[in-house]
Amino acid sequence: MKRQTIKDVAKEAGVSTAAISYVLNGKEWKVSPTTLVKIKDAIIHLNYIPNFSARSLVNKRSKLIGVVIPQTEEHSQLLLDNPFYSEIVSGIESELRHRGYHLILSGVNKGEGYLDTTLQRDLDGAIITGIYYEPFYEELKKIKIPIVLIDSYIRGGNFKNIGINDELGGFMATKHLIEQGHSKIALVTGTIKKDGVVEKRFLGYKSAFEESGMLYNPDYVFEDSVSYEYGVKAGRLIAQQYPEITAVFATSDMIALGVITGLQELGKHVPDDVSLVGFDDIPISRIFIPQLTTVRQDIKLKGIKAVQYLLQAIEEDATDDMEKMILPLELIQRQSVRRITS
Amino acid sequence: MKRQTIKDVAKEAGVSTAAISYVLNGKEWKVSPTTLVKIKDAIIHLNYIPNFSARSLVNKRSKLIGVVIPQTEEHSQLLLDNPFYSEIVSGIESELRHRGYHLILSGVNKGEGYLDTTLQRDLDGAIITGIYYEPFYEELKKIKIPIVLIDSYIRGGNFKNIGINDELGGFMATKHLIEQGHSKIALVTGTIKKDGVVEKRFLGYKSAFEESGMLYNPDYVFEDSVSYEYGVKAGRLIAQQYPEITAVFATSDMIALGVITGLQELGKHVPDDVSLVGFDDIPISRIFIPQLTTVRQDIKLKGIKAVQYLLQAIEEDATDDMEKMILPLELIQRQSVRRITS
DNA sequence: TTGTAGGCGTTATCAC
DNA sequence: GTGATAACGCCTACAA
Repeated sequence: MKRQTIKDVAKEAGVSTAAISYVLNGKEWKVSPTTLVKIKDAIIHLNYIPNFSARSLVNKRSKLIGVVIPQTEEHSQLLLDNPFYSEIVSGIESELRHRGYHLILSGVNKGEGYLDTTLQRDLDGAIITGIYYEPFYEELKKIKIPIVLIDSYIRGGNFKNIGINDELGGFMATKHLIEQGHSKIALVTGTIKKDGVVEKRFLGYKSAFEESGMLYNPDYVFEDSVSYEYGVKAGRLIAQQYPEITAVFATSDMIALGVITGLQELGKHVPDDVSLVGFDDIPISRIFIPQLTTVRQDIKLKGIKAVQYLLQAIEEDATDDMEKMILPLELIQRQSVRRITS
Repeated sequence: MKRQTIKDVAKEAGVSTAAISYVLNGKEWKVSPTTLVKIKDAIIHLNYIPNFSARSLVNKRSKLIGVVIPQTEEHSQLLLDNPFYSEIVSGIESELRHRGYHLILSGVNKGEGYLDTTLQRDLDGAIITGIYYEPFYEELKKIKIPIVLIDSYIRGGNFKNIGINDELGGFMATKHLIEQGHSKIALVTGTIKKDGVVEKRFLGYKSAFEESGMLYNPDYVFEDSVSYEYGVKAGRLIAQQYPEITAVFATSDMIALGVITGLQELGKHVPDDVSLVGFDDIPISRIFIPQLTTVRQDIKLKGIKAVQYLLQAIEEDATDDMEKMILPLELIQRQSVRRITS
């Protein structure tokens, strides 16, 4: 069966293509009831499916959304094995499909741009997760379509931001540890970049100390990449060189998992020897043994909200009232923290 | 800056649009060296980006590939939190981008079809992972574009299959356990469907017994869904009701992880009390404690190969010589198996 | 070698 | 209410 076009439908129904177009686009009131029926019949009968390329050519609406997630440096493969990203993509996809859009998933090569893609495909909008270098955002600002930045503190004309209160999250985690009697609390984290989420969590970490009238120890801040592997390294380091540390706050669950492993390798156990709080509440955190106490954010919801936010901007170019959408946070207590009395 | 079209370039270069089109499509020999230069300059100068919608409209090539992965029943969200799928998507995306294609990622609602999407977007091809109900494949067969089925034993006119030797995998795992002195070996697995990968692995499990002159015990086959949750259940069940079982072969790592947890909940430890072999070698298997002994397949490679296979069919509608592409398997020995002497 | 013109499937503006 | 018809951006015979 070859492709059925609007003309075929017109012929079948014995009307003009314009009429078809009307009913296809919900302007059924421009058509008499009789022809409406004929047209609908013909559409079903011929199993007509509109061609989006043609559509997007004329009215510049592709119903296509670009989704960008980070990738590995070496092989430029998507960081989908990071549960955080895979979950957020799930959320985005389900909502998008629900709303009649399709999603083009991709990474962005360092140095390359995203402008090409958006123009080539006539993207209606884009959702960006992860942190990139400055020039990337500069380029993004030149693009005229609405863009939602997830977990970024960067502002721009066509940007919409959605995220959590990272500082509060850092505060909650650290506070909890302090309340459980800990005072020598390490921070293990990805690079603390200006205006990055990590910086905010770090701020929260510090203010929890302040609030308790204590001082945080800069020596206890371990900063590198946000990855399981770095967590392992940090865990080993702590076990070897900082035996006095009784607790650590890891700014992501992936790191936390690594810390557990690193600690364990050298005979230190969580939570018996060291308590641990993570961040994100990715699915493995519930699976891992011990189960991770962590600051939970609803990642899937984040994806869904990002879509709603974006489509709102696209469909009803609304008077962008909101500054930034903030999602809730919750401390989930599981097995990785032990109360101590010194 | 408004969109630059081929006409703008033509004007800028002082030639006709046809000439532009020629050089854009690699038919530079149809154009004199002088104009070639002028055109190239103009393209760069104007920062011209071709519009794929227009292109695909005329030559029916969208440079768009559909990628389908399974989703949850309830919320119809992608099973991207299953590391197997997220990894394979990574592989697919990187190779696709490399080759100048974009990917539309989506799930398929039960009952709904995929034909619409392929027609709407003029997809050049599709890659399908996961198992679906019969009607879905029937519909797929009607689509005239090349389709790569990953890990499926279903054949069809426009289908290309890529996978592993599942039976061999099941055999390797079970054989290993037998060699380590085990004989009461349970199988924990997703539903054993006719022609599914799981059935083949089950076959391998049985033939390993046969080869050793033993009989497998049907009571030791635990079959339900391929999920962490079911693994937990099965683990509990084994710990409670089948204390004689000393080893289990789980047909996926996700299940295996669940089994460990379920066992552990009831005081049984891996590998001290029960040995365990998984399947897939997803990243967590190396992270989890104990590290999982498993049948490794290169998931990322699978995605990459799937793309190459597909594009070969698309670009050089080759005389489909290959029946099915089979990728290698390897037993990775880590910490979840203990040798016993009875 | 270069340019003109028709058409891909849709939408939208007009007259009728 | 309805139906031609001109775009949209690009490709490709076909002429020149």
